[in-house]
Amino acid sequence: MKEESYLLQARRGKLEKIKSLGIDPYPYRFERTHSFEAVIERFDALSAAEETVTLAGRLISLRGHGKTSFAHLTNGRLKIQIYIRQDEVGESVYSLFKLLDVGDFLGVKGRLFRTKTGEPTLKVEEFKLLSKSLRPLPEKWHGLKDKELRYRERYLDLIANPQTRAVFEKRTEIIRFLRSFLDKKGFWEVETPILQPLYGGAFAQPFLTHHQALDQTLFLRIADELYLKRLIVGGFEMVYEFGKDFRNEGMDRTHNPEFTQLELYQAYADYQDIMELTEEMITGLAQFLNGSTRLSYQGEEIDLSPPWRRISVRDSLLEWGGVDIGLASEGELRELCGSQGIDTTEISGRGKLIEKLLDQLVEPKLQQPTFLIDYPQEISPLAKSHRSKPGVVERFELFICGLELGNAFSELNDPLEQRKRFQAQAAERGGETKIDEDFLSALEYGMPPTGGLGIGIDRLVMLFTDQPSIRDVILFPQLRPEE
RNA sequence: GGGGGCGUAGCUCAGUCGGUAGAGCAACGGCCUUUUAAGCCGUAGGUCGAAGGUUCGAUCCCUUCCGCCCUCACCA
Repeated sequence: MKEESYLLQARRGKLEKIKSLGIDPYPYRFERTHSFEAVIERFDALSAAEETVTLAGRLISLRGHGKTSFAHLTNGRLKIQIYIRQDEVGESVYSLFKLLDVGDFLGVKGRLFRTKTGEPTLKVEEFKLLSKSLRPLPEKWHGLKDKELRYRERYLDLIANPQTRAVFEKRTEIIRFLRSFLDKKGFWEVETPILQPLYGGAFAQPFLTHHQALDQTLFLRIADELYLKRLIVGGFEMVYEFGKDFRNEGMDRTHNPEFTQLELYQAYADYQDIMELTEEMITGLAQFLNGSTRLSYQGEEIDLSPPWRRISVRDSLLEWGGVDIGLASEGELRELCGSQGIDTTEISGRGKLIEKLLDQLVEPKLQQPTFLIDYPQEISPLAKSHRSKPGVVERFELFICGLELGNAFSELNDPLEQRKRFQAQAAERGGETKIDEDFLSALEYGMPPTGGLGIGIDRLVMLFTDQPSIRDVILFPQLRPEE
C-alpha cells in the first residue's frame, strides 16, 4: 500500500534490536490485575495501600528526561500516566524502554503515586512489550482531521479523536437500549434472509449476486418487511429485526448503500398503536441517553416530549403548499411541482407528484417530531386502505429535524387486495417485475391485523450524536477504492 | 450524472502575483531524574494527487483523469 519511509525504517530498526535481545515483540497474553476504570476510581485507596497494579494499554505519549521518562497509556477511552526511573528498574530494563515508540502496546506493573502536579501516575517496576507498532500515529493535539483518512482508516480516527470514539459508543448504547426496550415489551428478535431470490418491501434498486451451486441470481435485501410478515403469519405475534439493508442508489448525507434498519411488527395493532409505541421508544431512548426529552441537533433545539404532532399529508400540503390534494387534478399538481422547480417529465401519477411536493415543501419544515400520516395509496402498496378516508392508506412517516426516521403502516393483510396492488405495480414497471407468490400465499393462509414499523438506525444515531452526515455514524462508510 | 470547493512532509497547516518549497508536532543524534503541547542543540524527511499542454522554466496557468467534501439530480 504505502511505501516504506524513513519513519517506518526507524521502527523496523528498533524491532530488530528488540528481537536481538531475545524479546518477543508480539507475545501471546498478559495478565492484568486492574482495569483503567478501577485504577482511576479507586486511586486514593490503591495508592495509600501501596498495592501493586498491573495494567496494559497503548502508549500514546512519551516524554523522556534522560534517565527517567513519563508516558501515557490508554485503554481506548481513558489514559493513565506512567513514570519510569533507571535507578529503580536498572540500566538494561531502562534502555529497553528507550526502544519503545508511541503506538506500542505495553503491560506495566508498579505502584501508584501522585506527581508534583497531582496527576495520578503508576511508577513502573516492570514492563513488558505486548505489541510493537511500526507506523507513526497521527499528531497528538490536532488529531486526524482529513475526512477521507478518517473514513478510510477509521482505526486511526478512533485512536486520535475521542469524539469519534464517543459517537460510536453512543451508537452501541442506542441499539442496546432499543433491543432491551423491545425485549421487555415481549417482542422476539429474529433473523431473516439477506440473500433473497426476490426483493421487495421498498422501491429501490437492489444489489445482485450469484449463487454458484444453485446457479441462481440472488438479491441483497432492500427491506426485511416481507419475511417478518411471514413470521406474523407463522404465529409470532411480536417480532423485530435489526439488520443491514442494501440499496443500489445514490449516496449522500443521509444515504449509505448499506444501512441499518430496525423493523418491528405487532399483531392486533394498527398504525395508531405504532405511533404510541414509537413515541414511547424514542422518548425513552432520549431519557436513557440524556436524562431529558430535549436535544439539540445542528443548532436546532428539539423537544421530544409526547404527544408528537400528527398531520395528514393532505393537511400538510394545504398548510405549506397552499394546495388541497383532495381536490387538485393531476395537472394542477404537476403545475405546482413546476413552480417549485421540480422536473416532472419522468413522473407519472398523482401519488409520485404528491411525494415530490412533500419532499420539497413539507419535510424540511418538520423540525420538531412529527408524524406525517395518511399517504396516497399508489405509493404505499403494502399498507392497508384508510378505514374512513378514500384513496389514502393508514401509514405514517416520522420526521425529526427534517430527517426521515421511520415509516409505518397498518399492514395490508387482505391477500386479494395485496395481489391487486402488486399487479398494478408490476404493470406500471412493465412486465419484468416478479410477484412474490410465496408472500401472497402466506397472506392467504391468514395474517392477523398488524402494525409494522421501520426505523433508520443510522439517522437516529445522527440525531442523538448531533452528526451532520451518515458517514460519521457508520464505522466504515462506503468509499471509492483508493487506486 | 450536473455545479462548486479541496488535494503541499507521517499528522496539522503555511507558501510560491510562474524561478522545482517552509513551520509545529512526529522521526533521528546529543544533553537532561516529577514531565505532561517538557525543554535546549543539531540532523534528516517532499516525484507539491496523476498525466498531458503552454512556457526558457510549472507545485502555481490550461486540459483531462483520480480521490474526498458540499450541493442539485436520482432514490415510495
